[in-house]
Amino acid sequence: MTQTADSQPKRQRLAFEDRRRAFIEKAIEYFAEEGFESSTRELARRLGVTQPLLYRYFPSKEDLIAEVYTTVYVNRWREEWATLLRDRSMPLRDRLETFYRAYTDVVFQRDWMRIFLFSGLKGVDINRRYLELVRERILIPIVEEVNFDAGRDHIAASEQQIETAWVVHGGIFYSGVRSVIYDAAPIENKDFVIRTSLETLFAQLGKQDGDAD
Amino acid sequence: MTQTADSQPKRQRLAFEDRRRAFIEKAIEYFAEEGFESSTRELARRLGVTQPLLYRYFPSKEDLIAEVYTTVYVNRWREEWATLLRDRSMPLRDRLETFYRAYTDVVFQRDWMRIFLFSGLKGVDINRRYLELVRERILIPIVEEVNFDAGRDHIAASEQQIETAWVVHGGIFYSGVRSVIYDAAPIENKDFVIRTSLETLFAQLGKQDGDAD
DNA sequence: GGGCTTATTTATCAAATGATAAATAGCTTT
DNA sequence: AAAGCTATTTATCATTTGATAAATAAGCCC
Repeated sequence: MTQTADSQPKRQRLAFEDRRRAFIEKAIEYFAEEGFESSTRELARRLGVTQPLLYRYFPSKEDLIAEVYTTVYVNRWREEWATLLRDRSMPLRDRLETFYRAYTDVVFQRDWMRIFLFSGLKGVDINRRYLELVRERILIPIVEEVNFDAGRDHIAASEQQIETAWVVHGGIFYSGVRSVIYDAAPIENKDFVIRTSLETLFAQLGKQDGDAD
Repeated sequence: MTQTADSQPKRQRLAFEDRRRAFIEKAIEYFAEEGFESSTRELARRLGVTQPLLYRYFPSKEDLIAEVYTTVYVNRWREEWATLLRDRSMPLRDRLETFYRAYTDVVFQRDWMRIFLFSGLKGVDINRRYLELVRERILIPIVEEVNFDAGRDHIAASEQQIETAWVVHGGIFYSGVRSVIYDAAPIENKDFVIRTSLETLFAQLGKQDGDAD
């Protein structure tokens, strides 16, 4: 028995898809902590494999990073968010509160937030596309539902209303940044933040007209 | 005349302090764009000097980065902001609007914002200290002045009120992130964002008590 | 159990990077 | 105009890094 207690067998062979997934998952964890400039060698070391193995699964480091993006942004996006926001069988206030609880459960995660900030600074346009998704699938629906709820003639969201929704949304988001990135806000404040932010949203949108066009 | 048209004299000697400042200024610009992992060689190239020269002015790259931090965070912080917020000869609403215009003029700069985000992700505690500065010199004064203005018994800011101020502040800040980092919001929205955010602040703080203790 | 497929490792490269030591030259002083 | 100080460059190192090619071995199939 030359095998020491905590060492694995020299080689553990994984099925192609399993190894590939393992690389991506560990890359999310590692890059989220250390940034995308970190080395592929250290990443491999954390998986207990050698660095060249990576290149049997991804043509280049950039390709791995691209996989990280889609795994984090695309896979964690819940399509039901959009439908929930439109579900008029539920009171609007409840809908919005339920949505923001669910949304922040996903987004107020250290790895998600750090990957998001890192990739944004890298200038990849995936962030811009993500913000567009937020606009189209979250903010515009919210504004429209508020307009509908207020019994307005024009349901369509005006740019001003969308901007207002952005500011409220940003306030919630940034409270996540403070607690998750800077450890500078207790995460228990989440519900309080969501509630007061939604009050604000209703109050502000109440003063602003929808788009008459 | 061996000198070509656009080339400088082979060596341009600068006074110690001038060269040092030039390094820091260019480092702010360069690191803001490319991140702190970028090379000292490229930085030197952009200044038209060689890379080892850097090490006559800074013991290490980390020391240069530290200078970048203090130059950006400390030097651009205006001490008069705190006094402006306390200046009761001016109507509170005007004070807050004036302050946020001045503050965002400084902070909604591409280099400031990117340096802030980069350094935050690096985990240096300078960001935490900056957030504390915002809390102590901006948010608490604002909440206290609002309490005073409302004729309240207890002027002192409660934690809940401070959290509310954070959310509003974060909404404004994040609108800067969207326009400056993601080019995803017209910067002209600034005044609108400030005005509606301040309305929100007054409305929300109006509902919340100060600290009775 | 022998053979085949392919996951994994070993060996290696070339380029980039932070940093140091010694040589050079611009500017001031006298 | 010579001397001297020091800002700047040249030369160089040791590491680190992304990537490739060839050798090895784990596990499935017949």
